[in-house]
Amino acid sequence: MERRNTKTKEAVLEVLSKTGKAMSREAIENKIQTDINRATVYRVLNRFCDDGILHRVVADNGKQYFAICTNCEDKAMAGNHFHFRCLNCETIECLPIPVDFTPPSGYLVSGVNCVLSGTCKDCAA
Amino acid sequence: MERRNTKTKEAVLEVLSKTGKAMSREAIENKIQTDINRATVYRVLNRFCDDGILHRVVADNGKQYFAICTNCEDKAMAGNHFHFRCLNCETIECLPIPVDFTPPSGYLVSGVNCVLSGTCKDCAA
DNA sequence: TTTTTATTGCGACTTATTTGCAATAATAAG
DNA sequence: CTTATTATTGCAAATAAGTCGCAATAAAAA
Ligand SMILES: [Mn+2]
Ligand SMILES: [Mn+2]
Ligand SMILES: [Zn+2]
Ligand SMILES: [Zn+2]
Repeated sequence: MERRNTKTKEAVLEVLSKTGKAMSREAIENKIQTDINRATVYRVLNRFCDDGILHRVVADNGKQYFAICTNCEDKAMAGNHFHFRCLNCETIECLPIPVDFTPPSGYLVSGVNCVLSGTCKDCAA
Repeated sequence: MERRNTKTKEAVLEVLSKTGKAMSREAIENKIQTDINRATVYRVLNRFCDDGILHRVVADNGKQYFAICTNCEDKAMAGNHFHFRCLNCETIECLPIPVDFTPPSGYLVSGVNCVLSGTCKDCAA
């Protein structure tokens, strides 16, 4: 199932590239001029995640956020990293802090989802 | 607003005490013989969380899980700890592994929600 | 036994995400 | 350039988790 280039995909990727942060479907949609269907945006995001172009974060509000994986190449970001959700400005950022742990013997870890929440630098000032 | 003792509260606490794991509203309800209303169970759980009797974990499936705070007293469990969600048996346990990190300067962390997922010891065997 | 009001049940509601299906359009083929 | 193939989209409906208002119920105190 080869992928095709579409305006929607380009738009979504551009928004996520520019912000550098993790965004919700709604936030992404709002940043795009043209109207794109909700279901379509989700499908595009899910496909990007499948293809390893984006990574998904589930915050403690139960919502999904998507972030581009460019920063993930950084040594500090490699593998899994913490995320920070500002309860004030409602943004989520990828922190350059690796998640470090040693799973109990016998356990097989395939996924990591770590989200800190509080007040971000900007909002704290 | 003083709290009152009710069968529902007792039943919920007993189920959570016995399992020792973190459970979803649904799982808790299924373990209780008598039928209790969904909204009521959520209200009871939320109250327990407010009162510091339970703690809430939001897994990467977006669902909330509740665990009794007895183990939380353990030195290893004090403060925040990792949680593990088995994708096979769909259970969530509190791991005796503290979440360790140093937030970027300027950031104020008020909440921690860390969930590892994969295959648990029992299911891996 | 009566009073006070925390707690419950019920039904409706909200919000996030997914899914079926027919229409549309990107890309390959001729 | 035209046609064929099928990935992608839009729309509406469906799921699913969790919340809320309100009247009825039942702890706990008087
Ligand atoms: Mn990230
Ligand atoms: Mn726990
Ligand atoms: Zn902020
Ligand atoms: Zn398991």
